[in-house]
Amino acid sequence: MKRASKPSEIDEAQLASALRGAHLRVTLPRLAVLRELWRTAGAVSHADLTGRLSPHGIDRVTVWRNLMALSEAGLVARTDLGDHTWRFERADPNAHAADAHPHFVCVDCRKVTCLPDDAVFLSSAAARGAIVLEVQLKGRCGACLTR
Amino acid sequence: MKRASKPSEIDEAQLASALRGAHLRVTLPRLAVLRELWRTAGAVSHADLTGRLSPHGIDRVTVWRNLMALSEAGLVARTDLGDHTWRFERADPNAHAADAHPHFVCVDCRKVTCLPDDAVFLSSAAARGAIVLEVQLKGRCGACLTR
DNA sequence: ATCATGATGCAACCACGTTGCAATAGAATT
DNA sequence: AATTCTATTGCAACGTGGTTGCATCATGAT
Repeated sequence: MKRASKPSEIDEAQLASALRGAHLRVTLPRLAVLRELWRTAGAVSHADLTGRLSPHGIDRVTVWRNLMALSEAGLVARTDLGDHTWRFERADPNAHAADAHPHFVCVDCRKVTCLPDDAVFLSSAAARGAIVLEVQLKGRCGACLTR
Repeated sequence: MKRASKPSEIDEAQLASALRGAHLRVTLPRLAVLRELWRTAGAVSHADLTGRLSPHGIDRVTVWRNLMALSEAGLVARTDLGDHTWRFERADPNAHAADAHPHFVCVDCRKVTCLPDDAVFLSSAAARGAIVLEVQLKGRCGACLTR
């Protein structure tokens, strides 16, 4: 029976199997990107990640393509807040697909919170022959208001 | 004495006085930008506006600077939807809170349409101690669905 | 009519994102 | 272990949205 001794090893194994589970090859740059997102708290921009990984010889295009691959695979979440750059972060495992329920994005702390379905009502006028895939509210959250 | 005969001239006068009221010089490019925003229904991107005005010899930088000047002056509203480009539109004079009407963004054609305020209702649960600045719906518009 | 200053056009630049392609390296197969 | 197929990488080059510096022009005040 195999036992992991150092926490970092568990990490690596988990990351690799997560990749394999998504039918993605386990490569050094891809692991690096995933690892970096895994140990980072908030959402990270492409430029930020490139800054951290290019010293290790990883190209910015590679970083970008991996970010896309990982987000398409559902391993990382790609969010667009108000600053015109994509931010990436570890996808919440118990995350529902970007389904019906609305999201609230705080423009200050960039936190994304999920709202219950009944938080937003769409009148029939909202979707004139269109289908609504996502509802997003932007604003300032309670925590940031009292800070 | 000069009298305005055609409705378009009346328009021009209104636009010009709006500019003067904002302590902005009335110039040909600035009037053109304002006029274009005034007669356009939805929110327009800088690229879009440039496409319309550069045939008239107006530079894209000038368009941009005027968009900034006008939005700083409060004459036009600058909104950021999910597509990493600023959209500008006529600022509603009788605007409730910072021009908060909802937008619909088609994920296929990227077109942005403005929705009436009553298209979306936020239940009190939506904003638990938060303030909502912007509401945006993403989806597939009717035109793209039937295509 | 003059003139100070705001506005314009042009060129050049930056950041973010994207694409094409030859070289490389996973991993499946023998 | 060697072979083979193909996903992935690195590089270079490009595209778009946005920005800046600067010489020139024209609005609006005098």
